[in-house]
Amino acid sequence: MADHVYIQDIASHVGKEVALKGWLADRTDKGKLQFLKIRDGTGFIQAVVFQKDVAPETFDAARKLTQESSLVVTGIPRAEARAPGGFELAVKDLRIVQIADDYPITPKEHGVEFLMANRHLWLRSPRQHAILRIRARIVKAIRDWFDDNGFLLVDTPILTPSACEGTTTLFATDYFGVPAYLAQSGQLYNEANAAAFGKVYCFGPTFRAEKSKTRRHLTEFWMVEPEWAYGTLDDYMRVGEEFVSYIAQTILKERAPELKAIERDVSKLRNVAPPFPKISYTDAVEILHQHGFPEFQWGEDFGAPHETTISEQFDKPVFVHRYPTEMKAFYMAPDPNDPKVCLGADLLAPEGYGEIIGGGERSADLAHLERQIAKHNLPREAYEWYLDLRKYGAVPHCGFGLGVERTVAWICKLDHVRETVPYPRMLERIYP
RNA sequence: UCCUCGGUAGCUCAAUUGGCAGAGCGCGCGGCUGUUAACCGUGAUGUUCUAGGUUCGAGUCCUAGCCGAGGAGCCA
Repeated sequence: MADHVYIQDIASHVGKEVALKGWLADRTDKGKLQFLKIRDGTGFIQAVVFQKDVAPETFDAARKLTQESSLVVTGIPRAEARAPGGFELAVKDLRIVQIADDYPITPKEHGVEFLMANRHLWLRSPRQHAILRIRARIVKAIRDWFDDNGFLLVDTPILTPSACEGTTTLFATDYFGVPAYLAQSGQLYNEANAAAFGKVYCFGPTFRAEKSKTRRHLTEFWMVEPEWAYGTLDDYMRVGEEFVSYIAQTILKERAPELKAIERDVSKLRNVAPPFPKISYTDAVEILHQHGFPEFQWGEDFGAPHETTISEQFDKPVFVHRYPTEMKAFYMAPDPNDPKVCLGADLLAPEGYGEIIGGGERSADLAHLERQIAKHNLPREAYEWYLDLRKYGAVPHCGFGLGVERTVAWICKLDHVRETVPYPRMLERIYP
């Protein structure tokens, strides 16, 4: 029996008989000649079956194959300019593992509703392969960057006793008779971990039960959140621009075939290098006044069209800092020079992708936090441990959160985050 | 939660003023030694989202509901 090889390694086996184990993506019957498009999870390759070169039962077996039938083929790989990918397999033998029923996803067009209902099968398509390979590489780039820059991975809990920020709706579960909630952020625990380890990050799924129905929202999404002691707003923006640039440059370098497969124009990604422009919220409001939103009032939050307009003024991601204190989370540190604004910043991605990072400097002032907790009507007893951090060695510190799905959507230039994760969880969709 | 649009064959869609339910793809059968979403011939395929209503007659009009898409708000 020939050695089993994967399609991604086929170039190093030219001229030697090998076995491929996979599925039939497509078949073209030319009479005495059949083309089989085979996939095995690592790639796609064309196999060619000539009637005169194989046993009659082998040729008949090839004719019986339906789309997505599983099979093992043996043959000899060769360079072939006419084949997609430059290589093809000259088939010598073929074994059917299973004949697939009528496969619902054809090589023609399909609508979103149909594809989402068949997400478990849609994942077999080349475009979904490219996107999810890019996602996996982005996740690795995220881990590599923090691991190589002195941050320690310290996991934060997913089941939590109360809201982190008290602003968004949480998914409730029954925790042995008491309510527990799926975490919407690891941030508060990160602050405790930063006081213990200096520089930390957490990385995992987070959950928001909001009834958001847009191309930028999932109810379950992945977020990486670094936090470090003695960090300031300016430190955060410097780390953020280095980190995001590393992700973009790594994908450009290591996932070029996938970017090409999804027809991503990479010229705009090449610009993503430090330093990023940094403007204040007040500057951003001025931009809005000059570009189609003359009515925008200082103190309002930005909506999607506002973020798009601001980001369109720049050719790389842009930090918007010093938002009005009123509209940000209770733990944000006020700017000592102007307490109306706080030391927080969001990073807006180019090309209309909106906010991919939110973060800033946290307040180290116990009295201020106690007032803020009261003002936001948060249950004080749930935050006692958090307030302890301001009693036992409080230091200035900062951190941020980066949304993985929005980052993947931007890097891939997708029009919806639902394709950036294998099984998206959205309003009114939890199947499959 | 609000606004807008949609639901017809397995899929993507068409169906004139309310008047016989259609096409392409896919699938079956036949043909073809270089196909790239092949091509040529041929055949089968329907609870028109659901429940009521108007009408001689409803895919089409009315009422209610269900499901989906796009956007808003909120956020990463």
